[in-house]
Amino acid sequence: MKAGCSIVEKPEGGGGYQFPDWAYKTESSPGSRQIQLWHFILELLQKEEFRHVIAWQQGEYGEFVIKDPDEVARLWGRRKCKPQMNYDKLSRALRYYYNKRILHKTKGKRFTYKFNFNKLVMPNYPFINIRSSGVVPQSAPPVPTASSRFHFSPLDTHSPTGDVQPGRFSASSLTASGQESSNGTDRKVELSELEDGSAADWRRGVDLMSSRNAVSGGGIGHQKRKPDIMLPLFTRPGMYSDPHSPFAVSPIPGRGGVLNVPISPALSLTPTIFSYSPSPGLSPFTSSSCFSFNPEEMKHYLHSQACSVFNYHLSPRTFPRYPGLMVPPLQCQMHPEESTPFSIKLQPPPAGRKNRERVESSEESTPIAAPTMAPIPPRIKVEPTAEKDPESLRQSAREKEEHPREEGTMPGRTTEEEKGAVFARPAAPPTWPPGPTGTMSEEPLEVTEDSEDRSGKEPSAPEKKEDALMPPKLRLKRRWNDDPEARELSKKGKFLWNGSGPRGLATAAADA
DNA sequence: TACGGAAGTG
DNA sequence: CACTTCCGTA
Repeated sequence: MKAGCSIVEKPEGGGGYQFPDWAYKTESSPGSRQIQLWHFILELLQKEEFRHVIAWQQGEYGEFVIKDPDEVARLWGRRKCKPQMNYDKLSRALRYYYNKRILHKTKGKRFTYKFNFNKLVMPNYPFINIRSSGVVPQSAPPVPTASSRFHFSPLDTHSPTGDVQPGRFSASSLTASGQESSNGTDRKVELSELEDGSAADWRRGVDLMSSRNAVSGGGIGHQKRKPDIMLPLFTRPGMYSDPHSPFAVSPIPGRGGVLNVPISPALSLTPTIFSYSPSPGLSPFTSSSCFSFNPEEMKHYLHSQACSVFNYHLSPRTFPRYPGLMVPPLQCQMHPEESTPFSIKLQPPPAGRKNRERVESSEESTPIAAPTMAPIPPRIKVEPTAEKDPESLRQSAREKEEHPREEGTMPGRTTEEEKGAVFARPAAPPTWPPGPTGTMSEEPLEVTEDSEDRSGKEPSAPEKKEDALMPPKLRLKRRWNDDPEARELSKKGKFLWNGSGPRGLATAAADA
């Protein structure tokens, strides 16, 4: 009876779509992995419903604050069917991310962590990030990062929906900084991290993709050497909006699809990484549905990226494998926390550590009694915070719908604005969104606090040299905290590889 | 409050 | 592999 935690439910209201099992497992996942914590966090972050619990901190890109640790832990516990979850444990998990470089802690600020979006996103969506703020409901980190190389290869044709094409472009031609030649790039791949296995992983992932691509589209041609990263873009013909996708890509037509793989629980796998948009909001890119990349823009991107990259050193490891990028149109609206389409495995009681006897809370076995949550029937997931589960879904959906306009408005045009925002400099974006359209209603409520990002930290520049290379094993150890630590470490001469695999960044940076 | 080792789980 | 659980330390 693991059924204890059956959260599973399909969105009834929505029409309950359930994703096929395969949807939940990505290629690389052996079994089926469940949602990962960081995915979950992102999901929460991108939902306004959870604003009080966790929210982006506006000052820093990717930085978020857990306003209610207990609640977050609870939500996480629910999601994982670990009633015993608490912030202490959750935070331990987050700490593990330090080494993986998915996250790092913002020192000095309580409950504040920062995503290493560069890592996450960049590679995936290079230029897409262009605009980050467009409409983000919550506050989205402006994710400056763009990556160096963009090569979108033909995504697989196999896209379920049969869509297809729109998405493919290879930016290689663009070569933003000009240095990016594709082939040269390969090596870049090897660059720094290759040494350690992580790179390998990363590569592998890429390879996978490429092979896929190759097969289908044969985009690049090198199946093995994949020139760069190719993202499969799946675009849907036009309507693909993922109502449920957290990051909502918004119904924007077109290409939004690319990155939008819904981060939904379904994909929660690592791959999700690229799936979701860095900016929490709905869809940063969305707006840029049609991104026109001009060399110049690219340049900008790179530039900005570079900056950000410095700040966050990305590492390939983060994007492990590209999973199911080709996820079919999953449409299911689920909440981050509750609706877990995938099979949730209920974990047995505290079997964990040799039954130390955590008798204290027997809830585990009996989920029914909502411990803290209280009146929430396990199955129904109505969270206090998210009181409106279903609604929230709708809400988001709604929002997306609403917003789309904004985005739509600026297909190419707003680019400028976007850039502005993004390029604005990572330092401190007070309120971002000047908003291209400004239609959004997102009000920076809590911003007050958030905006406090007084710390103008962005040591970045200097660090680049450090990137040279680091000993293989250090990699795990190395935590690249932004500043202080990083510096310390760096002093020691430890790590430093270039940011995202593509050394483009470095170069770009250098350029800059 | 945060960190990270160690053991354990699925 | 990605946590979960505990715990000692700071």
